[in-house]
Amino acid sequence: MKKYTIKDIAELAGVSKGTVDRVIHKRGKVSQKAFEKVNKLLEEIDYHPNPMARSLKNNKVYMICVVLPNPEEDSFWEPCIAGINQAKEEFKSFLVDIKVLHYSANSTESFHETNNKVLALKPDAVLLTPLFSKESILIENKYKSAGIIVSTFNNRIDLVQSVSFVGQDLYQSGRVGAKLMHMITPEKSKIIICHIDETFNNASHMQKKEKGFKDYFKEIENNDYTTLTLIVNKDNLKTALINFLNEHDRISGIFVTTSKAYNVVDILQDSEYKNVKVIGYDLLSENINFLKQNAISFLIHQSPKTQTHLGISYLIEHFLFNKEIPNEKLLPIVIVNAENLSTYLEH
Amino acid sequence: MKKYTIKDIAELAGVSKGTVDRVIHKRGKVSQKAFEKVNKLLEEIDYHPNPMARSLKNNKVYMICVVLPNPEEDSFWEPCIAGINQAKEEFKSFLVDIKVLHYSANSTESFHETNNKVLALKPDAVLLTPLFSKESILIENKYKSAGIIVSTFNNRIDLVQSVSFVGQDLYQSGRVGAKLMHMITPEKSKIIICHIDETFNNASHMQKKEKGFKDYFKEIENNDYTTLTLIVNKDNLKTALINFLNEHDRISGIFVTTSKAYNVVDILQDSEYKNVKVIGYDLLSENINFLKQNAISFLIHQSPKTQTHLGISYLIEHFLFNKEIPNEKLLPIVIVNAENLSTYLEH
DNA sequence: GTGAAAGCGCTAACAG
DNA sequence: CTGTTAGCGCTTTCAC
Repeated sequence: MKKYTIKDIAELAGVSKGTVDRVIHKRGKVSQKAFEKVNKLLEEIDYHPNPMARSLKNNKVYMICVVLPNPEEDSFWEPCIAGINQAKEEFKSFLVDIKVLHYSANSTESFHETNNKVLALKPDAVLLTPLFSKESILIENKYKSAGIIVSTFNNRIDLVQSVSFVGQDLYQSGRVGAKLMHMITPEKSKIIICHIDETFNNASHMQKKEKGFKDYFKEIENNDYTTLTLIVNKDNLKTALINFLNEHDRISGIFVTTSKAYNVVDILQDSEYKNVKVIGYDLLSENINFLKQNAISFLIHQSPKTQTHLGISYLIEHFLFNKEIPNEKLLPIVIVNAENLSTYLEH
Repeated sequence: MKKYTIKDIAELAGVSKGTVDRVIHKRGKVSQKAFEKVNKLLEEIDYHPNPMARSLKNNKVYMICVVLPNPEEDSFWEPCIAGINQAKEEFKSFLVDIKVLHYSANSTESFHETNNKVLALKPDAVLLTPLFSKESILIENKYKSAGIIVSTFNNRIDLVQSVSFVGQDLYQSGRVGAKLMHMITPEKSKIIICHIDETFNNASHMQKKEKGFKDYFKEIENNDYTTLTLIVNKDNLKTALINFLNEHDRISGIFVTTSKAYNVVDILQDSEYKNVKVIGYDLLSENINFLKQNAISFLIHQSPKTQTHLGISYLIEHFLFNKEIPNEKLLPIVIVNAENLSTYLEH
């Protein structure tokens, strides 16, 4: 299990370390003969440079900016901060500087502004949630031409292939919700797919989840379920939902495609529809309370903490150890009930 | 965001790098005065040595042995190999040598033998599944007195506190199974907790799961479920199970505490009890098939791949970057159904 | 007690 | 085109 060094190879090839280095990095200025000789050796030995030595040389402080919606406006984003802090802690001995910047989730202007701030900081990489697709493509190009690496998490810029992404397969997560709903609701009943849409940014999110949910039910044999779609905003939720429930009989479940399942439960509990099953997304404290009380049957966890932690780790390990940044990392679709909840909160 | 080096500190304190080093590592031979001066600076600056530089010096090849039951005997262990290979790949550029050794899960002798082989190899650390508790304590002491770091995964040596562990909270996983069962079976029905015990090594495993399962049902209000325990070995499973089902009416679900849920389903499918719900453990290919066919409702995933990968990573990062090895890492209790299955297989 | 110096593996600058 | 050299931050050895 001998590890070969550049020096070993130089000796074996009868050349100097400098020449070997030039071959490794294809810097040219090497004779055909020497090039071939060294290259052959490198392959035989399956040489990998020592990443420690390499980055020791390179005593640069890498700056990574994380751009995400303000967690004070929507607590869904809070765990992201925890993920960032975990990464900070993990890499505290290394030369990395992680900065966090927020924008307002319902203002494209604020999105622009924040990203311009980031551009001014000239970081080495930026990890962002591209909530607004058009604006994101614009800003992505600006970053690229400034030589800044762009990674995304949670939301994907659908049109741009080249940008790395950490997040969840939303279509599939809709299917997971459907499967769970199928197991806990009676046959011949109706299910509401409820989009609580405050800001209209989540449109594509919600559509993918709905598609997955509906496709699941379409595919089951002898399907006697009916799925109904309800699009509301938070303000008229109560009237709209109650009306909807009154208008349709045999409604046994509601699948909430955003993290606002607790809003739905709040309303159900004051009504005659207490027994309608609810499945929603995300471990917000309000949702957790209802999960523990069995007012929410399941939550699908999008692992926001893991998303940021992983996104940052990929970038840092790229800088420090020359690792490749995966193009797409789809996280598991996590099913949470009242009993396995705690095992996701501690981590 | 300046990173201070040993040289900076030496200059600031008006001493040499050597003295600073002696203070950092408490090697003594430093005057009271110099010691205090340097120490004060170190604290003010919150100095952390550059782990790259440190381990660059230390050009030692670390050897880690992984000891686990033979995956050819029980395919539950197969993913562990994948986890090991992932770690190998990840750290291929570093100076680590990972060796894998198997033992036979139903022979304490083979366990001893394998561990003696490992002792002879004089590794820096060993990651093992302590299937047999008495023998494990013995061997753990041998390793310790040989100065070999011991970590465990999947099974825990209950009596030894000092050994690090990566795995699952089995009591809680029993509760998770119970909660799921509760949601998919009708009231006033009976549930079988089925231990399929070939080798009697899993006794403590199974007991913890059973305890969790039963406790859950005890705690629910107006409990009208009955839980029944069935202990069988694989050979008499068929007769025992069918007899049991015939003797008791209203059985609606079976919770299988080992990875052999597929054995139960095989039997149910040839019987009049096709509609009995089954919940089991582990993503064996046989279980996966039945999960996809809805013959198994849920599987609880113990993440064997993650267990080994994490266990090895902790050890390597300890050696390379001086990170602390967590005393206990309890992995999430993963609920798997036919729809989120794929998101756990790829990872 | 202390400082100076060599060297870990790699890169980059500089002579030749 | 090629070899030599200095130096990244830290540890270790050796002389004073």
